[in-house]
Amino acid sequence: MKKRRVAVLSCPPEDAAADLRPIEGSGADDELAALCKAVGHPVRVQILRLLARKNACICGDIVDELPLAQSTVSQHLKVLKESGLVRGDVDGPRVCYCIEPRTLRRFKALVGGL
Amino acid sequence: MKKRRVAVLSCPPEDAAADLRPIEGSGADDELAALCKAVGHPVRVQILRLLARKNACICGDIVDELPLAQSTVSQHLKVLKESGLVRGDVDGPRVCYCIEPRTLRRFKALVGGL
DNA sequence: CTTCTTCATCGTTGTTTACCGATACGGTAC
DNA sequence: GTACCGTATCGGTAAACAACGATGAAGAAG
Repeated sequence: MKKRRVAVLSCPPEDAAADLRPIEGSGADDELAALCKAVGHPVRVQILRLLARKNACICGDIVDELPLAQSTVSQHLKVLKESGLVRGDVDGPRVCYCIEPRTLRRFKALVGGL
Repeated sequence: MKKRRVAVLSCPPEDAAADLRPIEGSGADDELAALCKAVGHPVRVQILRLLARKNACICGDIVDELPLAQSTVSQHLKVLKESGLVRGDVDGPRVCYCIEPRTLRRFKALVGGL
């Protein structure tokens, strides 16, 4: 039983649009592979969907939604963060995660290019 | 120096169109994760691109294109085959690999749904 | 200050992956 | 039949991954 403040934070409005990066040649293979690898785990897909649903971002409420230890969820979030698909903004003691639309768009473009 | 017959085989015309499978709910998470996992390796992305370029399918010419042992390439092909993204049709002594458009479409749809 | 909360990080364990060489298997050719 | 070609599979090794509990660090609250 824990009372939990609802996270009302919205994500910073996104810095810029510019991301249609250089090519889609050889380096793009690695890029696509890395992104796919990050998404290549059911829990991480679930997290992404969670973050997308609450169009704003949530914090460790994610932990409550999943049947996993807090440390495990933290690890998955780290993977997603390192892939660039997710950003974590510190809000006092808690952290507000949200999807990084630029990277997600890039990901879709790369997959679409297959 | 090996003479290599060019593989002139084209892939069987695809059995049906019907694949817009049921939902995109919880089971879709696993499906997407599995597909991403299969694509989540640079070599496998490269293989997919190879198969896409030669719009028809090639055989173990793939091995020649990659700096990897034949057994390693075979493994990667197995992963892709098991994911459903690629099909391998036996042609006498050799095997003709090609992309399975249905699964690829499904993959794109799932990613697009993010 | 101390305490509590939220999250990240560390250390461990068991499982999976990626790669290789060697071997086995199924066809074709001889 | 034997020999050869193209692939798949087996066995092994080293690295990466997924999960956990325990510990640690940064803020808020008392």
